[in-house]
Order: sequence, then structure tokens, then C-alpha cells
Amino acid sequence: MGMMVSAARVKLSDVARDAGVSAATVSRAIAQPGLLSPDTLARVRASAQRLGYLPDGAARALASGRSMTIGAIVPTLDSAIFARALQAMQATLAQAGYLLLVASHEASPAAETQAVRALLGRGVDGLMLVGAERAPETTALLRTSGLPVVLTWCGDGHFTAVTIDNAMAGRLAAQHLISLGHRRIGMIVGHLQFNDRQRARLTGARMALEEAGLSLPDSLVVEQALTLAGGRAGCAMLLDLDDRPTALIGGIDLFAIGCLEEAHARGMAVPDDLSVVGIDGLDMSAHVSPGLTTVHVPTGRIGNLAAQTLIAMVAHRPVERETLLPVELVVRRSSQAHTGP
Amino acid sequence: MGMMVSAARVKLSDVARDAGVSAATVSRAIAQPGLLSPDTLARVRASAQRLGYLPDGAARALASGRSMTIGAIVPTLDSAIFARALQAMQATLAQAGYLLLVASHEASPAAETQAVRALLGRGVDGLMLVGAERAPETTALLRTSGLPVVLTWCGDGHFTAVTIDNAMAGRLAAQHLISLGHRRIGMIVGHLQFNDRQRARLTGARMALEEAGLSLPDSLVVEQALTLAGGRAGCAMLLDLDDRPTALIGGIDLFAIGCLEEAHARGMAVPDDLSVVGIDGLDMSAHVSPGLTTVHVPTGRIGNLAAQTLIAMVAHRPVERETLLPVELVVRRSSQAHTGP
DNA sequence: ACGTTGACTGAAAGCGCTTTCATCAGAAGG
DNA sequence: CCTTCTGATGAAAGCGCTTTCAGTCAACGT
Repeated sequence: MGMMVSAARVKLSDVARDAGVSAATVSRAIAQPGLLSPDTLARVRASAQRLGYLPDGAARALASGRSMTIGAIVPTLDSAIFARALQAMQATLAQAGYLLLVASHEASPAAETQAVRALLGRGVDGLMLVGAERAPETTALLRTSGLPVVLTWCGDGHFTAVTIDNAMAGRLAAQHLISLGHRRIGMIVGHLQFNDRQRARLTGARMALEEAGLSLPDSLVVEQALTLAGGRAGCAMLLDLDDRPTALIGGIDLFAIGCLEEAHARGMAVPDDLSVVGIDGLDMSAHVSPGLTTVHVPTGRIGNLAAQTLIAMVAHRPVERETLLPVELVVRRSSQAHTGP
Repeated sequence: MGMMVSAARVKLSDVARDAGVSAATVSRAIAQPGLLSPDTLARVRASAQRLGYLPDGAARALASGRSMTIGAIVPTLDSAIFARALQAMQATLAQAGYLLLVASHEASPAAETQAVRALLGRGVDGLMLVGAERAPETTALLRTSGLPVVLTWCGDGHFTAVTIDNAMAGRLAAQHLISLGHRRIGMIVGHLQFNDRQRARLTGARMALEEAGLSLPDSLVVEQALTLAGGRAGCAMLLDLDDRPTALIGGIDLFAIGCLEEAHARGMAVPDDLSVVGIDGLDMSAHVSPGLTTVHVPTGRIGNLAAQTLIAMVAHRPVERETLLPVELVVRRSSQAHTGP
């Protein structure tokens, strides 16, 4: 009744006393209501409700060994791709009563190790990671912890993974351009260090070129920070070449959109003077002009499936070692047949 | 040595035994190393290192009452704005040893209540929320919990907040267009229900118009989902009006970019046939063509400051009740003087 | 009528750590 | 040489919950 500076938090024993039952019963009312008689259950629930009882997660986690929390470590949250995947994960997890604990490593293996340690320490029930490449120390940490782990985008053959065929994505982009008659194709990729997705996409594109009797020399590949500005800068470098490419592949859509801007700024017409293809399939890509031809990646699905897989693993249900999601070429207006020499 | 299916996790007592000290000493070695003799500290650290000891977060949280975890509840992670703010928060928090627990509510007050309950239950040490409008139940939950809370984008005069002047943002956008001679201005906003940021931006724009002897009738305001497609659709509706506006304000940059696309698709030139102004200042907005005139919002700073404020509150350090960050009009090519009748 | 079964419920032992509180050298002071 | 500190460490009591392990009691079968 009176005002309290800070009312002591209602705890399980308070509810038990109020409802005239034991602590065990209250605990069961929350975790396994089926075990209680309807009468008791109702009484406990009424008390809990009235007192505004909120179970203490730390205590539950300590006693039960489960935190109902899943961790996710991504390169950065500030990316349309990871943001979408995490949103999808979060939504799926929330339905199962899980919460998402996130960390980012900004392309630093050491920071990733740190993050893994931090999340492991927090007692997450499962962990989502991006890519298969990481510090050996991190892998060791993960293995000895025995924690459910799901890798995304790329798998490593050991941990469970929800992946796409990044090489195939690169290949599709390149093949599309080759089939349009392009012979001199450039590619802008993210920094290859600690980014197996970009490496695979590059390799895939390169292989497609080679299979067609063409090549993707290092002089036509530029590494850039994964931003729109990076894409523009990369495009500028490639277009400044003496023997400039007639088509460009962006290792991510953002790069390709940057190319569109740069070409526009130079008064070059896309696709007339330059064809551009991206990889990712951002929403934005359908709306830029000209519409961006891109290899669509089911980003949201990756997040959903990663979450589902993790939930299944926590529950000791069997899961696929590796789920490979399909990528698909979406042709829009930014690419067209090469005319001229 | 031998293979174990699942080695029991190393616990504090194991380290204590190994180092020949008490559990209390090991605990102190982690939390308050200054209290130990250099010799003991080194010994404990060596043991911990060798055994690969990782403190159990749940146990620490239970015993100490602090989880070293901060919660954040946003409308969605799948938005350049919130993704950036969260990335900034996460980065700042990580430096202080905190982890970010995220949840999203997809514009549902009930879902937000749920999320608050879930995060409160997880024992977060502080909570970041977006906007000032929410279910009374949520506010009550927050108040009685006594948890450090920081509101972002909008404040409510009660909870600590890191805000921007959304009305001013709307006003700046409108005033800019008015000063260019536009008299008939339309606006696309997000669904006003449970979105005080959009409401404030609309109100600000409307007031600016009225102060100039003009008006922003409901017929020139359209509510859309906060996506690029929503922007296009909204633009289409406004341009289909008999007496179409000569300028459009996007409640978020994404809307404005959608307008650019829609105008382009209709063969209308921006800014010649239509001026467009956004609010947010996305990176993308500087790169679309024509470059988007927008009211820049320091999104990353909001995240940083929210994190810093929360950390300070947890440490019982004094903080500003409300930190108001400046918004600024950035004029680019999408807006120009109105010519003609 | 009496052992059985099954459905509920309670007692109590922790989960792994933090944190008083107490202890005990040795240093400093008288 | 004894008291008074100070600094370093240990003992032990929880933190709030889950989860065996028992126990109670009514219904059931024979």
C-alpha cells in the first residue's frame, strides 16, 4: 500500500505462499502445467498474475541449464543482408520463446573469438555464426563447448550449416554476362581476408569465365569495403582501366548499385555502355534504375532456417548437416547483350 | 587426454583447487583483481587459462544481480535505420563488456509488452526502446521494475531519452520546399498508429505549411508501410490526384527514394517535374540519382548515446534526462524551385 | 476389504557464483 | 614487546529457481 522506493521483486516463493502451495508446484505451473490439477494451476496462475510475478531468468538458467537465449555473431548489424537475416531469426526464435543475443566482429577474427567467448559465458543455448572461416581458437572453443552451432552462408563440413552456393552465385552472374556476349568482365569484391563468401563468389565467377575460354585476371578484380561508396570506387577504378571491361559483377548488390551510380555520374548508360550484375537480391535492387540484374539469395530464409535448426538442436531433434538454399538469377534491365568489338 | 563425450565444464571451484586457493579468491581474481596479491593473482590466472575456465553468466547474474546484458526493443531489425543504431549500440556496449539482447515488435504494442516482459525476465541491466508511445501496461512494467530505461527518437518526459526533434525534421523538409516556391506539397508517412516519430514529422511539416499560410490537407497525406514499395505506392497515389502536388516529402528516406523511382517510371523528371525531400539521411540517399535532399538524422549517434547512457545509469552515474540530437537539412539535387503556375 | 496404481504435491538438494564476515599474518606505532 | 591496523584470504550463506525423490490419497481391481 505505502510507497516503496523499490519494491522487492516478487519471487517464486511469494507466489507459492500466496497460492498456498509449494515452490515446486509454482515452478511446475510455469514449466509443465500439465502436471498440475486444473484447480491448483488456476490458483497459482491467479496468484502469479495478481502479484505480477516474473520468473528470474538467471536463476532458471542456473537451475535448469538452459537460458532460452540464442546467440548470433555477424560481421556487422549495419547491413541490409545481416539485418534481414537476424530479423528473420529473431522472429522465428521469439515464437519459440527464445531471445536473440547479438554480437558483431567487424571482420576481425579476434573480435569473433571474443564474441564467442562472451556468448558462451552468457550461457546461450545455441549459436549462429556467419561463414566457415575463423580463428582455430574459436573453432576449438566451439567444439569443446559442445554447444549447438549453426554456420550460415558457408559451411565447413563439420558444424551444422544453412548455406547457399556462393560459388554458384558468382558463376551464374558470370555466365549470364558471358551468354550476353561479354568477354571482358570485371568484378568488385569485399576484402577477401576473413570473408569466404566473397572468395567463393569470386572463384565461381572466375571458373565460369575460364570454362568459357575467358579469364578474370587480378587486374579486373578490385577489393573494396562492403559499402555503396566502395562499389562506386571499385567501379571507377575498373572504368579507368585502359582496356575497360564491358560488364561488371558486384560481389554484393550494394557494389552493383554503386556501379550504377558511378556509371551514371560519368554519363555512361547502363546497360548500353556497361552491363552490371549484382549478387544478393536486395529489395532496393528491384527499384534502382535501371533495375539491377542480380543473383537472388534467400537471406530471410537463411535466418529462419538457422533459427529453426538451432531450436531443433537444442531440443535434441535430428537436423540436416547442411541445408543448401538455392540462388537464382533475376534478370532485370542493368544487363544486356554486348554490342561492338 | 582420453576422449570424452562431453567434458564437464570447468567451474570456478576447479580453478580454485588447481590454484590452491579458495573459491572466493578466484572470484575476486575475475571481478576485483586489485584485491589480490600479484602472486596469487598470477597463479589463479594461470590456472584459469590452462583449464580454459569460462565463468557461468547465469550463476554470476544470479549471485551478483547483474547480467552484463542490455536489452533493445525496436520495431524491426530489418531497417537500415534501426540496424545502424543497433550496430552502434552494440559496438559501444561491447567495449564496456556488455552484450545486446534484441527483440522486435513489428509495430505491435502487445508484442512490445511481451518483449519487455521477456527481456525483464532475462535480467537485462538496462533497456533501450524506440519512441515514447506504448501500452500503459508496458510503461507500468518498466516503472515498477525500476530498470534503467532509455527511450530513443522520441522522449516522454519521464524516462531518460536520446532523441531528435522529429517535428523539426518535418518542419525543415517542408520549409525547404516552401522556400523553393512550392505551394502544393504532399507527404507519405508510415502508419501513424503506434509510430510517434512519423506523427511528429507529419505534424511538423503541417505546421510549417500553416505558418506559411498554406496547408497539408489529409488528401495530400498517405500512410504506407515503411518500405521502398510503400513509397512508390504512396507517390503513385499522390501523383494520380487531379490537382497533383509539385513536391513530396517522404516521412523516411526510403519513401522518398520510392518517389524517385515512381516518378522515373512515369517519365517524370525529378526535380524538374517534381521535387522530393526525405527524412533520415540514409547513406543510400546520397547515391541515388538525383541525389536526395533529406533531413539528416544522426542515427548512429543515437545508438552510441543510448548505450553510453544506459551504461552510466547502470553504474549509477548521473545522466541527462533527455539528450536532443540535432537534425540538419542536406540539400541535394532532388529538390528545386517550383516553376510555373 | 486390501494391495495397486496413478495423479498430485511437497521437501530438499543443489545449479556456480558473489559477497559479507571472520581470520590471520605481518607492518606500523607506541 | 604488545596493541592496532592493514592487506590478503577463506568459510559459508545465499541468489531464485528446477528437479529428483518421496509421499499422500483417491480410485481401481480382485
